[in-house]
Amino acid sequence: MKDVIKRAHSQGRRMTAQRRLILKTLQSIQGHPTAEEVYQMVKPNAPRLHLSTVYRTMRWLEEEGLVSSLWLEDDRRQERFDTSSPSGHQHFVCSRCKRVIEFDSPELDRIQAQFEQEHGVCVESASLVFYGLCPHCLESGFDLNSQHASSLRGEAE
Amino acid sequence: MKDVIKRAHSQGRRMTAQRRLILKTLQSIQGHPTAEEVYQMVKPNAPRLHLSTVYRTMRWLEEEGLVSSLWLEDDRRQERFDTSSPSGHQHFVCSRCKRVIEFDSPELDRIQAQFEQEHGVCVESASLVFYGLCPHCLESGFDLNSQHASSLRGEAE
DNA sequence: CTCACTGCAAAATCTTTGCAGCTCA
DNA sequence: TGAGCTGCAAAGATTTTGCAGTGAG
Repeated sequence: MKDVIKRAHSQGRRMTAQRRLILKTLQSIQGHPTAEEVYQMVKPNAPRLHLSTVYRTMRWLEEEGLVSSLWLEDDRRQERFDTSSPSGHQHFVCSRCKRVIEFDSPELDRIQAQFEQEHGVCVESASLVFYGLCPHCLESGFDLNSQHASSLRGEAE
Repeated sequence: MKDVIKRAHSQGRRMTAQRRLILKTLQSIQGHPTAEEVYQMVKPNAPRLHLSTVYRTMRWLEEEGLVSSLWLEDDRRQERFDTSSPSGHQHFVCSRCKRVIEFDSPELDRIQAQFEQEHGVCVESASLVFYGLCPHCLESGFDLNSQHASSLRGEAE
């Protein structure tokens, strides 16, 4: 936090009450909130806070590399913010309960390297998202579609 | 096309001039157009066509599995439609010229399988997108870190 | 004291929806 | 003929922007 303030100052930025509150809230939670969700969480402590201030703060934190933007196809029109380690991890989204599981995949680097070599491109960043059912929703017998239902019961767990 | 009409009829759907034109246009192109782009392509042949009709038609084709929706972070707020083989291929987007390269990755299945086993989930679909520079933009000396580098040097696109 | 920031409203974008009339089957 | 479709306009949803006033440094 001290660090953030220092860096802000060195850029001619100011640490306001709103920003401090948003930062503190982000640090205290897990998950991938939307701007609206951040707004709702901070609002009780700052009744006059406006959603646009949340957006502006998130954009600032994005520039600082403290959060990153995340677009999950499940709610395609909504931006989410990833507040955990800056980059390099991928996501799984449960189609039923919307829970997000983060994971790392060293093999992804190999896919990327191979693709770069094969196509003569330079890859700057990668986004991998899996969609499916989380263990809990699997257990409660939720069927995404009939095809998979049978294969689930046999194998996993 | 005959097939599409047949299936439409069996669902109580009708093959209108607009839908036929949109279908024909989609079949004649490559790439990942937005609804607006499809609209612009079809409009010369159907002056009264409305954008909402394009959207409705794309939704129908999506249900039919003939096109799929695609969200690339480069223009995060815009839906694109993938008209090639229904699913199973991944995308690379050039950050400069926005060109999209499609590719397949058998290794992705392994990542997926491993993730499923490790976390006890069932993955239904996967979306992998690489962002970077395509061969052409690499050659023209475009530097991601200084967006206007080439234009300042007076280089052609 | 200044200039970055905030709250607010309004705009901008992209997509969906309600409805009256049209048209395919 | 009538249900499904179209064009249009209007609404929705999310994010950004302009501006006047506020407050951090």
